[in-house]
Amino acid sequence: MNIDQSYEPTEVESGWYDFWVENGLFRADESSDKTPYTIVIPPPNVTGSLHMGHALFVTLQDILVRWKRMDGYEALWLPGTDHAGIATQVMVERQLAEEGTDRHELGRDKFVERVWEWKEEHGGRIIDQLKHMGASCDWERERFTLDEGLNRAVREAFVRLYEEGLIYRGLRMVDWDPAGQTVLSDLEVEQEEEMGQFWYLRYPLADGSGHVVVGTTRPETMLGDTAVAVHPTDERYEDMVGKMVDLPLVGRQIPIVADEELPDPETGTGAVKVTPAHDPNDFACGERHDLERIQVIGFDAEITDEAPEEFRGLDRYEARKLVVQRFEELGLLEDTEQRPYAPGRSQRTGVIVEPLPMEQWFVKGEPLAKPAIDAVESGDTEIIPAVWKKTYDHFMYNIRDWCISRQLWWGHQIPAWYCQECEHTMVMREAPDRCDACGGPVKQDEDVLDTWFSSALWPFSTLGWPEQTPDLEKFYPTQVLETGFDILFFWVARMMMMGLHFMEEVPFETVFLHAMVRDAEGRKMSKTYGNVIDPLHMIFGADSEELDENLHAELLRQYPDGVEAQGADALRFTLAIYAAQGRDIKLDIKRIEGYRAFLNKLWNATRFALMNLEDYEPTDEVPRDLEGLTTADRWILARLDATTDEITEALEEYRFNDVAETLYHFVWHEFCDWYIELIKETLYDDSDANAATRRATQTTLVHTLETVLRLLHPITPYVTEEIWQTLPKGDDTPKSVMVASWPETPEEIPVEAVETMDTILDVIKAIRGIRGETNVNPGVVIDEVFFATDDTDAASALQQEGAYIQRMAKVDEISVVDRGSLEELDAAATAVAAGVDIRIPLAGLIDIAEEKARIHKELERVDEDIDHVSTKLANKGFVENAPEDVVQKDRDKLVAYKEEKKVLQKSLAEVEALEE
RNA sequence: GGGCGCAUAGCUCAGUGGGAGAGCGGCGGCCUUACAAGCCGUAGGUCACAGGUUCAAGUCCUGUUGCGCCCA
Repeated sequence: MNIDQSYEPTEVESGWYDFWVENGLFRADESSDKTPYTIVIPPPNVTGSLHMGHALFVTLQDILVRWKRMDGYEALWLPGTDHAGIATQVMVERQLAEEGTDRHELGRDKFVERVWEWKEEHGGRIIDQLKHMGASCDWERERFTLDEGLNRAVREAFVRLYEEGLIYRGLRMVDWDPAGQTVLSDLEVEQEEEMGQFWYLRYPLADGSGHVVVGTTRPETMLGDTAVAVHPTDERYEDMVGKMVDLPLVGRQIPIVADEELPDPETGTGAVKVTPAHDPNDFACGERHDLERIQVIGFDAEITDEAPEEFRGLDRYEARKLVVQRFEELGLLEDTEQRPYAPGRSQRTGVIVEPLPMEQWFVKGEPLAKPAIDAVESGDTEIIPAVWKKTYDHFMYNIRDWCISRQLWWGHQIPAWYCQECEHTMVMREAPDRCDACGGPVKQDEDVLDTWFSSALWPFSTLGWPEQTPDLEKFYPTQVLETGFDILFFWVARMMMMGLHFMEEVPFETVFLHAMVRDAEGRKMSKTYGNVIDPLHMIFGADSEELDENLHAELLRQYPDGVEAQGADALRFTLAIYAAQGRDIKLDIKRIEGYRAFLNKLWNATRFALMNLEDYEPTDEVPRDLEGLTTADRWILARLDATTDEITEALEEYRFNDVAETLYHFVWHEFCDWYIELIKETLYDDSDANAATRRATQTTLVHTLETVLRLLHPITPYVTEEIWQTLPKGDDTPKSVMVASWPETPEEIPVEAVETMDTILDVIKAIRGIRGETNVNPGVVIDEVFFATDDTDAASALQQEGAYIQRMAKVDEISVVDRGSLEELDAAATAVAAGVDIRIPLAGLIDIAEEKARIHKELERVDEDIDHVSTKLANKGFVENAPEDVVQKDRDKLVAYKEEKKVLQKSLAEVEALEE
């Protein structure tokens, strides 16, 4: 077996996905005896295309699922998409507009048909993209929030909640999106502070005794004012309460009322206009004082016929101008000022919402929130990172009723029918023929449900609910819900409520919330900044023509000629290593390139291994029990076991960054930098005398590499599969690394070889340090190096494993001598490492000036060390209070430092003498 | 207004009360037959600021400043 000279991600990633699918490796078996491990995907919008947020969740969820699958669980990752009401409908409406028509002309049925067509044609895109990321989803179980089964679940849930009194229809102030032509839930309205104009309007008192001044950011709403409110304790207005004012422009007389809540004496004039039909607070005030609601702004955001004629039909902003102009003309505009305000905007269309009183369907919050609060409190569901529990609690304790109806055609139509003859309303699972009260004809509610209503049922509706299916039995509750914190309220909280209500069990045991992916400067990725990084560009590369000058402006600046393919594996590794809990991800393409280099490193380590395994017969023997193991072998095996433990622990705690970091360090800096270099001599010696040793080393090499591939597989599935398939293996091996078992480790990991190698490696590093700093050419072999140490373990390490030092530090001969003989040596370069004094005779080899400078630097450092430790030890409090082992450690250190200083001083004197 | 988070090397970030770490970038040297996407070496820090607790604080507590997010 052999592999190409360098790692080409695009090539490596081309075939394996089909291989996995064709072999049914992603499929979960509902009838297996294995413990289930289930994750439902956060269904991406069917209109969407893959962005970094998706890439992140795919990476993290796939890591968990692939790991658990290897670890012997029946792992199910259930995929699907979300019908995304407004977003999808808008897409098709845009299409219709281009064709010169609109949905009303087309009619509801035809329109919905068109949306389905659109979905069939374009909706698969995001799914294909998830596959490119390597997602090991069970595609046979793929669901869509608007498919038939889910529709059944939605109807069932709606009817039950209605029957239980948890869904009701009522007149409430809702947020109307004039562009989307639908109501929104309060969560879909975003407030951001911006600079706005504030107007002070003068309303004359009807009795002519003066006037009252009210402030407003929305003067046009004065057309619908039905009162002025002041605070009962506000002395300025004491005499005015109960009087009437003449509402300018309109001519209506409206009362001045005393209200506890609405006016704040501290702000503005203390008097406020009350427009019950156009502001939620005013609406409440109106209810308290039984005020009339006059709706002067319609659903099209234009002024209605309720207003004076000259304003009718004007857009709300044109009306605003005209109102202000008229006030000015009448001398009633008291003042204007600039001040920050926070208008509510539709998350979807960006248009400022218009609060309007409307009949809508609502889900009661409080009764459903209570169990959801308790479930997190009791630990039935754990939120990670834990900081989010507070946010969750805050939302749940202050929950408001959820407006679930939407004036759209794309979605689950509300299963409510109204009698056309009597007032009767019927909420039913199946469409009734006629009114069950009077027998009259019925008509279904025109509206559809908020998309999130169907998403709230996702963890059980996708498993077959309301049917008691084997899937539901096996895979509910799910183990982990992994998603972004930005949909904690929208989705996670609602799944908790619905899951507990309908299944009487939490929908997931753990909620893991990942961070937001931002650009390298920490800004949100958006068209505005032109800093969007498309995962697919990272995976497949993109030439400059494929990049959009708006979206990818920043990328083009950095890479004018386009970006090279980095591969899904490198992208996944990058996202994993960035995914430290509680911190946003500031994605830098340089990092992705760096991890592609890492995978190339692994690739080449494999090449090296394969080159030296040509005569190797696979064995089932456990390498750590083999005869003939070298110290390097025993060292890497111990390090491998320790690394495996660290990785498993980190996975259990969702520390994805530590998982990736640990692997990176082990593979590159232990396995490649040291182990492979250490074993070259053994591998290159194919004499009979060396056969057993060589074979043991080959086995260790293969075992270590193969184990690394298993550990790395959940993060980088493609490259690990490609490499794994090339390794020599016995007959009983599984067909894919993705179904190989998760590495296990012995109870106790032997440390002896690790201690020996630590000494050896430290000494090698010290000699290399001297070489590097004193200009000894890397090609030059040093004749002889002397060691002296009081540490018997170190001494025996040097005696037995000195060959490693000779080869790795390029030294011809080494001698371990006693300290006395060391001092008798001629002038030599000196270092102390791992308790070993190291002397390299200068002998025309070493640049004397450089060595002198180096020793000075070393002396400075050791002086600082001595200073630091002796200060500590001189502190009575420390010696008396600190644990004995901590104190003893410092005492030992001080002795070592003093010894080191002595050695260095002597060496310096010699070098200086030599100079003269 | 209420709540939460963050501040550590030039950059991006780890860090468990016991002498500050990594990757990238920088600098010097190497075409050493797995890898120049590489190898060897090396410089670089007032852990935002001010107090406090402790024998000991990047780490725990309080406050300040700056940045970000959520809710109202």
